[in-house]
Amino acid sequence: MLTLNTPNLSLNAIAASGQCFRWTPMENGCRIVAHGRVLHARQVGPEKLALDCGAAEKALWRDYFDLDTDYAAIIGAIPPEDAYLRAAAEYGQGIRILRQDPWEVLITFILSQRKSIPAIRQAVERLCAAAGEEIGSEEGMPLYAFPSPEALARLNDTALQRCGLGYRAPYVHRTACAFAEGRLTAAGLETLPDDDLFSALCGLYGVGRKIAHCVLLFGFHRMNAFPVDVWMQRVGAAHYPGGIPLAEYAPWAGVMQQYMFAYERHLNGKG
DNA sequence: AGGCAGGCGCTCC
DNA sequence: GGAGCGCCTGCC
Repeated sequence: MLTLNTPNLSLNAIAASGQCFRWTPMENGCRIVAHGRVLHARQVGPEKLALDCGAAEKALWRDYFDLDTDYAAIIGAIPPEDAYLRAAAEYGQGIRILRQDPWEVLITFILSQRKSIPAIRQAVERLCAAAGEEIGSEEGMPLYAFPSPEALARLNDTALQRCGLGYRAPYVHRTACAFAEGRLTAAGLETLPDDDLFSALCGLYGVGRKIAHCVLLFGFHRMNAFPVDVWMQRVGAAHYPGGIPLAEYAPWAGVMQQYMFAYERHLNGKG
């Protein structure tokens, strides 16, 4: 058992944030599958998290939860006159931008397009069961790691269709092959500055602006990336007649997006 | 029961 | 460079 000091962290807020799809709220905390491991986390105080792992994994999970970033300071940087964003941040202050595996984020967001969050979860779990390594079990049900590029590239179209990918199957397949054959690597992409990384991602079959921005933010922790989806379009139309002032949010626009996304969905009855 | 969802590729202009 | 359209599937 390991205890971490965790300011501005809400398990439920992150689980509902739409940046990760393998967090499962349990009666007492959350089950998290990430980085090839299964972790159970529960809040044991306003700013404390208990994890069912040993001290050897402390650095790994501190990094995953992004605990070296000061989110209170980010919230403090919100323009004072921006009333909507201040309210959104008040609501969403427990959200952090996780440091997830870029490969997993890329594939997950490719298959997410035009799917609701429950549908995305289901497809990801099926993909993991079809090609991921078994890494544990819970109540007799096996749990699987996210598949490697090689394992995913081996799935044929029929197998991908059984995971519910539909027309996204070739998108996932082509990117998996690019990684499996070494034409593309997370380490290589990581070296690129934001603009070049965005362009490189947009060059992938099935990746457009929205998905590319999600991968920048959630996969490569580029905190200024601002994914514009239908929710952000609604926010802009309702609260920012001159457009959402992204320049004022630099270099944390992505964090602001997460606050707005959570708040707007909340106001519309989706959490 | 049927519209809609956390878009993208393609094909026109 | 922008508008229109088809697309798989599960959810509400």
